[in-house]
Amino acid sequence: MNTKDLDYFHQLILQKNFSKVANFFNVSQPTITTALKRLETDFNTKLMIRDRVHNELTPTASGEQLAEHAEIILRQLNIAHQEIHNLTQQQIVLGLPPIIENHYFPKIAAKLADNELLASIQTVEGGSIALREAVRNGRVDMALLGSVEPLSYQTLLAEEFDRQPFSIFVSRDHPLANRKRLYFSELRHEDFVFFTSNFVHNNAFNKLTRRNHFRPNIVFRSNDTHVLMKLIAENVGVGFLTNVVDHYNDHVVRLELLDDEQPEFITSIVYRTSHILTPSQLQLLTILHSTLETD
Amino acid sequence: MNTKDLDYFHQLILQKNFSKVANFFNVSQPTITTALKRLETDFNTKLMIRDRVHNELTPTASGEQLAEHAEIILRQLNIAHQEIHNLTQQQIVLGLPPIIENHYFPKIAAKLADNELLASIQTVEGGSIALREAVRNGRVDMALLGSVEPLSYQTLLAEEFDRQPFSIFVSRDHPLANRKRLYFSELRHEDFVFFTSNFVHNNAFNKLTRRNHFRPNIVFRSNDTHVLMKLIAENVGVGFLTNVVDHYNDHVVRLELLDDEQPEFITSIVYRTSHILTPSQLQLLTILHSTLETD
DNA sequence: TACCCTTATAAATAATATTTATATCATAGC
DNA sequence: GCTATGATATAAATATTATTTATAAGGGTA
Repeated sequence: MNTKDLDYFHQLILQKNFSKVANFFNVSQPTITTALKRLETDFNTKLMIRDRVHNELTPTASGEQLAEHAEIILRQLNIAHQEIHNLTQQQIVLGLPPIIENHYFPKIAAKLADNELLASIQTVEGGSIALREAVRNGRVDMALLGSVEPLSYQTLLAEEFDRQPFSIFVSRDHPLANRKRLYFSELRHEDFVFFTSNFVHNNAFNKLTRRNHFRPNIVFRSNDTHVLMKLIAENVGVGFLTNVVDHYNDHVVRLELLDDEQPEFITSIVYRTSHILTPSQLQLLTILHSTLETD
Repeated sequence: MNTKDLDYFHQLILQKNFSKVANFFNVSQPTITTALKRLETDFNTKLMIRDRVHNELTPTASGEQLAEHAEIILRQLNIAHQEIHNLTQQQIVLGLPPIIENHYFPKIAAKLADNELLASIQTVEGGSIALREAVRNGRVDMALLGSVEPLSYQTLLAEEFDRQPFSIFVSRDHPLANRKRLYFSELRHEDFVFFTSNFVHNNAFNKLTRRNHFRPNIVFRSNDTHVLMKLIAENVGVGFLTNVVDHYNDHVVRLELLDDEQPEFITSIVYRTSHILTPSQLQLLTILHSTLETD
C-alpha cells in the first residue's frame, strides 16, 4: 500500500472535498477518486459516504477508524524522516523552555563542551506544551520540561532529574522581608507580579490560591524573569517563583513556604519511546543526569 | 512511499540476507536490492552495512531507527485491517481468560442477549499476557483481563471494573475448616493445590509467600478450577483462589485472609486507545460496567 | 583456478498511478 | 423545464514505478 494514499485520505477527511484535496496536492481530481477507491478495495469496505443530496462527504465508521491509524502512520513516517535527518547531521535537537534554559543549561554546557558534544546540540525554545508536541512529532529529539505533576505520556518517556520547591520573593523593603518562612495563606492581601503565560508556574500558583480560597491580585505580568525580579525589588509586588530562578538581586529576599503538600517544580528529560539513543545521545543523557540529579 | 518496502526492510533486519527475504516474499532477489535502495534514497542515508568480508548484514544507526518506526507502521496497518474487518462483520472480538469467562461472562451474557448484542460478540480464550498482545496487534478488539496491579499500558486503555480479594479454600475435614479468617503465614506447613500457569494467581501467591518467607509445598497443579476444587474437597491440599472462582462445592470452606495489604484480583476491560468505539461497542461497555462494577 | 554464495546492475516487462477528456449526478438560478 | 455550476466518476492514454530475467561483480573457500 502506498502511504501517499493515506496522505490523500487524511486530507480528504479534513477537507471533505475531492477536488480541493486534488488541488492541495497538485494532482488531478480523478487521482483522489482512484486513490480512495484503492483504499476501499484494499480494506474491502466503504470509507466515505458521498451524500450528493446534501453535498456532504463524511467518513463511515471504517473510515473514521482508518483515519485514526492513518494519522499514526503518517506521523511515524514523518518522525522517521526527521529523526534520520538529525542522525545523519549528527545533531541532537534539544527543546528547552526559557526558565530551564536559563537555570540549568549553563551548568551543563561546560561539561558538554569538555566532551565535544556541545557542537552537536541544537536547542529550540518553547513552552512545555508546545515542546511536548514537538517531541511527539519528531521535530525535537529531546526536551527538558518543567511540570508540577510527574510527567507521563503515551509514546514518550520522561525521566525526572530534579525537583525544586516554589518560594516567595519579596523586596527588602517589604514588611515580610524579615521573615524566613511563611504560609501561602498569609499572602491573601498581597499584590503579585507574575508570569504572563508560564504553564508550570501558573499551574502551581493556581493550586495554592485555590486551596487557600483567594483570588490573587496580580498587578503586573511579564515573561521575563529579570523584569519580574526588578519589580519585586522595587516593591511593586511579591513574586511566586521556583528556586530555579536565580535570586541574584540584592534587594530581593526569598521566603520559604511552610504549607503541607506544596507543589514542586519537577524537571524531566523527555524523548520518544521509539527513539533509539545514539552513543552521543546516551552520553548527553549521562551528563544531564550527573550534572543535575538531586541526590 | 510503499509500505511493501517497509515489509521487505523489516524482514531484511530480521533475516539479514537479501536472497532469503526475496524468497520469503516470493519475489526475485533484485527486488529486495532495489527496495532497499529506494528507502535509502528516500531517507537520504545508508540503512544497511553490507560487510562482504565477514558476510554480515547489519543496520546502520539510521537503519535501526527506521526499523523501529517500520514496525509501528506495519503494526498499525495490520490493526487497521483487522479492525475494519471486524467492523464490517459487525463483530466484536472479545478476549477472555478462562477464569473471568467462567465467573463474569454468564452474568453478562443474559443482558447482552436482551440487547441483541450477544450475536455480535466473538470470544477468544487466552492468558492475560497473550490477550494483551492480541489487543495490541488488533487480533482482539477488547479483552477482560485480570491483574494484581492496576493495568497501564502504552497505546492501550484499561478501565478497572472489579476488585476481589483472594481467599483460602480448604476441605470441611481440614483442621482449619472451622476458622473463618486466618493469616497467610499460618499456611506455612500446608500442602497446596494450585494453578499450573495462571499468571495473575501466581503473581499474587508469590507475593504472599515471599512476604512470609516460605516456599509453599505444591502437591498438585491443574489449570481446571473444578479439578482443583475437587482436590480441595478431598483434602489433598488447600487452595489459594479468588472469590471469582465459584465455591459451589459443599465440601469446601472459604477462609478470608487477615493480612494487611493483600493482593487483589483486579478485573479491567482493555482496548486500544486508537480504537474508535462503535455505538454497539459503547453499549457493550455500558453493559459491562453496569453489570460488574463494584460500588 | 574453479566454484559457491551473495548482492548489484541493466534492459525488458509488468504493474500501477496519473492525466486528459468526458460523463454523470444533483442542485440552484432563471 | 432549461441551463449553468459544482462535485465526483469513468475510460482510455500516458507516465511512472516495480519486478523479472539475465548477467556481472565481489569475496571466500576447496
